[in-house]
Amino acid sequence: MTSIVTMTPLEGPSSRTQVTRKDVARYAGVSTAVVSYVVNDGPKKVAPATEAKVREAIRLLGYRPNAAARALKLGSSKTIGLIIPDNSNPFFSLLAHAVEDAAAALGYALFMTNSDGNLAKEKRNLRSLAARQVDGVILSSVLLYPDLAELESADIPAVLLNHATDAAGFNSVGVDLAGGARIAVEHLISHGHTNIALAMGTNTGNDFDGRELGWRQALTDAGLAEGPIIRSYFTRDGGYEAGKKFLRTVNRPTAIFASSDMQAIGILRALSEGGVSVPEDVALIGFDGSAEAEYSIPSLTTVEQPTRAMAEVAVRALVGASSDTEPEQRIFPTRLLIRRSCGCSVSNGGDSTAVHSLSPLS
Amino acid sequence: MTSIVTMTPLEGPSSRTQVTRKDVARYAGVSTAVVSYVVNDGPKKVAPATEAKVREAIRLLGYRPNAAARALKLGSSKTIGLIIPDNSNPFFSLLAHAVEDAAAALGYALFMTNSDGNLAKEKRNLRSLAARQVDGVILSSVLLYPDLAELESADIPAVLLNHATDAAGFNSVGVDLAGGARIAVEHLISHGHTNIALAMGTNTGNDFDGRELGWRQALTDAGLAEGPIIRSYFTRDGGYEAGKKFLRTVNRPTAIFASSDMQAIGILRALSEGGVSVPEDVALIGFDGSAEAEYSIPSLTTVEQPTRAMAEVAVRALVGASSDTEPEQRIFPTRLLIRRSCGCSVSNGGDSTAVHSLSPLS
DNA sequence: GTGAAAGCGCTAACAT
DNA sequence: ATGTTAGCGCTTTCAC
Repeated sequence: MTSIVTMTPLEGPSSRTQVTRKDVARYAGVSTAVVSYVVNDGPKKVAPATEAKVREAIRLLGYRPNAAARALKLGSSKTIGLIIPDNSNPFFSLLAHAVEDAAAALGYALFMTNSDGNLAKEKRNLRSLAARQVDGVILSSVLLYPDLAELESADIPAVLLNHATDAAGFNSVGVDLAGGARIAVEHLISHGHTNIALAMGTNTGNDFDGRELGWRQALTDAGLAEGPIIRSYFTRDGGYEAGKKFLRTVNRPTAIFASSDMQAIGILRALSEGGVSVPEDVALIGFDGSAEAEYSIPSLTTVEQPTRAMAEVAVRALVGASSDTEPEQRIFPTRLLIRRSCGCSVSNGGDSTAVHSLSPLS
Repeated sequence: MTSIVTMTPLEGPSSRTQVTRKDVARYAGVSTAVVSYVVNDGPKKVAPATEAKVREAIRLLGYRPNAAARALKLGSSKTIGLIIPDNSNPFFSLLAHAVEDAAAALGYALFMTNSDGNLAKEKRNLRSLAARQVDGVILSSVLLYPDLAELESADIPAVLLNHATDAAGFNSVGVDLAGGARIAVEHLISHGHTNIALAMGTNTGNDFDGRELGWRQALTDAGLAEGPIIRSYFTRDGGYEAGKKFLRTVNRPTAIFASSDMQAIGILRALSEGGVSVPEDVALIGFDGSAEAEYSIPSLTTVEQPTRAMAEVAVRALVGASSDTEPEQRIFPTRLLIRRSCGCSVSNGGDSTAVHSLSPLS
């Protein structure tokens, strides 16, 4: 894309002359209360003629309500905070976009913060958001099992995103990691593979991940031995390293299930450099369903997460009408997006997305 | 990545019992002013013993200052807004991350909003941010020549990002589009290409883009005829369409300069499907310097934008110390990241990033 | 249908 | 060094 930055001549944030409710009231010849009634469409009715006068005054004066004052009075800022590890990561940027949409639909603005895989920064972000009087926080912790104590001490409604814990006393919505891994591995098995590796991402907290369980279950259920587990970061670079390690494996598997699409992309490069073709020599399935996976060569078969749906449920659980229901754990199913990297032949070179099956609940 | 969402038992935003400055004051046996002095480290000095008492009270009571009240009093929310077309686009998600970092470093929180290529939504976002008393807005408009009138009527300090206009009376910081295109095309020419196509993205506003100029200039300066221009969206899909059109070109060029990395990724797929190899049959250079371009196969030579530097300058221009300087136009140079797709042989398969040259100012 | 006024939590003069 | 207090702009109860 492009780039240029332009700025208004600065006058300092506070020197902009605020038009207040009072100015409008005076101009329209009414009281400040009436202006409020008009602006908020309540709680009292206003005569049509009066309302017209007020609206005209608002327009003429360029009045805009002061959200800070409103927030102070109401104790709610109509604002929520999002804490993610890294907005440059396609999975999280998509999630952030979906959360922003869902929040905006409910009239909430979204503070975005990155914790960059850094627990201390995550805490700082949480505190900063709490201080800013957000009405709630959606936290995608760098820890698979997030620090609940910290959250509680922040004393703020929160939704944990991207975690595999059933935190006591908390609602939860998430994806069925184990189930997703299962359908991926089962699909690989249906292609005739019997030696299937797992490329597993390592979390900051180094906790156990459901994808590992699902991979193992699928193998066991099919009476197959476990292939090697290669651990590395969830990133492209991590996948690249994992791919190189894979190439050095002694009894080299013929298939790999990778725990993220980015990792799979990295593996693709390592295999390509090693002269190993996908899917002819080695089949590969990723996890996430990111847009990038659709355009790799070969296109990447992947386990899709219902990002938008999850974002919507998370936001609604935080600030929606259903606010007062009891804690609830929502686990979303995944689905397999079949493309080329698994060995299936897709109509054209990989335009994508034949749906395979819903994941069984684990 | 993973996913699960967990939520605190809701009590409604306002029912959280606010601990106020007054509670702290009473508990510590001091006045509210002293609490302020301690919290803000000024403007008055406080005796060490008193300060200790206050800090202890703050800790014990779990006091957190109310940002809304502070914002109301001070007329500044220590908050800025970002308006981008699409946070799912890697270029913008990287930009957003960089802006967030730069803002956080200065103590500002960041509202993120997406306009989704929709001008009406962009305006709505602008108004919503203005109403929220942000101290400034960084706007990456869907229009190449953004609507200055709208911005002015919003009456809020603003920085335009990602635009090619020298808006009168506004500061500007941006990338040298024409210069970037030039170094890309010149590099292609140095590989011996004489018939070089341009894959040009189309903006919402359909305005003229400096990359087209740079491409033309480089060709003209080298005494070469202009190759075909293929217009499509800046996206992967757009690139894919462009690639298919390219394959049907009569006097088919041997090189393509694409106006975005995503477009180049799409072109890569189309060419691959058409049995045309990159760089052997056709050389390709992208624009942006996104991480994704490093992992395509072949890895993508691309014109890098100094995203982080631009974000920092933008934020600082908005809210930094230099706030009161006169309007200024900042144009950043680009540099060429040489990898495989242009025909250069890079040490390993494409680990990346030999720097070529700084762009001359256009 | 409209208005007066209290008060949300905070900052910073202005007292002491 | 510490305390008192006005007031930021808004919502809403309570009067009229």
